[in-house]
Amino acid sequence: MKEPDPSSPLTLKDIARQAGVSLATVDRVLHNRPGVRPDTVRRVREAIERNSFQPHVAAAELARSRARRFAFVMPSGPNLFMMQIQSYLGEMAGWLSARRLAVEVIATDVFDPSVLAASLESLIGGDYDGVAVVALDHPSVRAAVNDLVDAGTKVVTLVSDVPSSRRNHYIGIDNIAAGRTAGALVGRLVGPRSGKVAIVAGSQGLRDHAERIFGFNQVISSEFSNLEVLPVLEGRDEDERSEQMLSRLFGKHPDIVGLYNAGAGTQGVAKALGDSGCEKQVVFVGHDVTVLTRKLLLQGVMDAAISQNPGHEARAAVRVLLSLARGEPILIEQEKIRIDIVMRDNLP
Amino acid sequence: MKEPDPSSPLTLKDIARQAGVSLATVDRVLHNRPGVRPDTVRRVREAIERNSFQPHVAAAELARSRARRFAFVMPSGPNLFMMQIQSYLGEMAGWLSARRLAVEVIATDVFDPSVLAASLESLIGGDYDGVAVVALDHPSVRAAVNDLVDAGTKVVTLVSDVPSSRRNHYIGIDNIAAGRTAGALVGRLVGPRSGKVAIVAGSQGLRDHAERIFGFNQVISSEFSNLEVLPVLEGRDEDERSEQMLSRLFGKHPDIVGLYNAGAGTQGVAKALGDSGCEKQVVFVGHDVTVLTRKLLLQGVMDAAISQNPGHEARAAVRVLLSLARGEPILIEQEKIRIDIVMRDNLP
DNA sequence: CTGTTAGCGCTTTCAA
DNA sequence: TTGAAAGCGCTAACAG
Repeated sequence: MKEPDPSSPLTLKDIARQAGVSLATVDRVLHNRPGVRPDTVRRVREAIERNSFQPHVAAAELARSRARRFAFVMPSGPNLFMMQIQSYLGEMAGWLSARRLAVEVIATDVFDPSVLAASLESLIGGDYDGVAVVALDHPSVRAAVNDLVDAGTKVVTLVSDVPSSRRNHYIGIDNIAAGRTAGALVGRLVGPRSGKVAIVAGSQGLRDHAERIFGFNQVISSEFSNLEVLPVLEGRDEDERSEQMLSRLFGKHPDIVGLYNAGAGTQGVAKALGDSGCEKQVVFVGHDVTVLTRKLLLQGVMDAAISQNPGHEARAAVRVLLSLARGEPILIEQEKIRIDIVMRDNLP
Repeated sequence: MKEPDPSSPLTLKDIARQAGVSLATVDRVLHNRPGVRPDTVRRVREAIERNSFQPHVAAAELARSRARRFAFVMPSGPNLFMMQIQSYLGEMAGWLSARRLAVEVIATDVFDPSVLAASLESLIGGDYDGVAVVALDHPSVRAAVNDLVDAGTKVVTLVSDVPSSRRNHYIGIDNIAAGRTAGALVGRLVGPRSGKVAIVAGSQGLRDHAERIFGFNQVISSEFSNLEVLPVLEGRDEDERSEQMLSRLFGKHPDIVGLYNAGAGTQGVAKALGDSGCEKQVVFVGHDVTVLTRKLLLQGVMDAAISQNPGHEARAAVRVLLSLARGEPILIEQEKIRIDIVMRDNLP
């Protein structure tokens, strides 16, 4: 068995010597560059295999000596979760500059497909090595993503995906599974009581929200026959609107026992819940750990938050873009974003 | 404000020129090496500050050109969780050798303090740059850890800590909080019913198990007065023993509604639960996601698993050892291990 | 198709 | 106390 020689002080030169060729040729083979006779390729490959040779990344990086530029296209609104991602990007400043990496955050109205698409198109030729984008699943956005990819820019979608595009990677959670998790929590925590469940979302037009609700309903309807799901309220992620709609709903249905907030606007949702006077009887599950949801969890108003680690997402996006740009393999396991269940006692 | 110049193509040479000194002097200042006049130090420091200069890690790494050796001291038994950590270390092979890093796994009886201590002592002078150890909190182990640290080796404790030692870092969860989380889950999922709760642990002598149980009791006794905690069963993480003890307990107490397994031996615990015939009425919470607990979660036998991501722990341990060895700052946020709540729908 | 060679930005002797 | 210079292992021109 070929053991990856632990103390491998092997270098390109050693491989070159073993294969009876020059440094440059080994380099060509290593990077699948053209202009090498098939037979030579084979000899070099063999030498590489035989020694399970791994080129020294630091040396490669240094020799390439190219600064990389990445753009992060993010929503311009005051979304707490998105601001957390940006803040974690900020914390990486030192790490980034020690690697000669620059990331620029570009704020855009990601909820308007044409604006977002235009924003992306404008990056073409902007000399970016990679772009991370909180995407909206819409044909024009998909086209813009594909154009970027065709222009040679690496693209990762962040938090919200455009699966039909040719983006190189998606950094975010499986939102259907997240919705299912929320559903299971509401169902289990409500217990044997029967009653109605209210759902608030930003908009069902947003792919992630729609998927969460889909997963939620799936679980409730198949496993918790004691619960009846009420029609989704679309609060547009706005506090006031969410509050008004939900208050009205509480007025109409005194037998609400569960509440699922699939989007933002948590402030308003919590307000409506508080005003309804059934804070303690209603199981309330929402998304993301922010200063607000943290407080609600500690107060016992909120029972659980489904969350995706914003710091992890920020770092994973950068690392993946970097690996893609360098043509290095990605540690999928490391870059996978988990669905976290956060309750009072395991608040991060 | 000093903005970290994004396109910073600044090098040591630039700083040297600005400060009116040579490369070597800047390097000395950068690494706090002696032999530089205080005044010169100041000038250089200023130039560095002024440009918020960050040395290029790849260049530094290459120039240093030193292979690093790390040792992972892990339990020799057939513990699924520990095997997962080792397997993730294995997956990093390519990543490691591309950075000229070697990690060796050393299996030891970590449950015997003297054996573990001896094992650690034997690493002194073994030319290791860093050691990760699944530690047992015992005076002789503490001494061994301190000896290693004194010998210049960086030490991180993994999964199980020795807080009183001078280990450089702990990679693992807060076990009290983990126990609290388990308690809250059991309490919430049991609902309004009253009854008894059984606890199984490997040994209360193990710090992590003891802490989990402490946290668990804390929550149950203060918030779930409908539940009565039974004396802890010590199953030594062995399937058979755990099964026997638990079966006996089920026989004695027909009103058990909750079950918390703070350690391993899950196979036996599940068996006893199944045989008792109250699989469906008893809320069962345990630790770690393994092939076994995954199956139990899917079957609905287990309701939740409190878990610490073994892949993350493996990678974090390596990264932290590396940063410590290089004297680079650690991204604490990135290396912090979270307490994951895993239920059927958010299984990783 | 293949080889030679000049760096990349830092570290580390060795002199001064 | 300081500086000059020789690499570290790889990449990318440029020659052949």
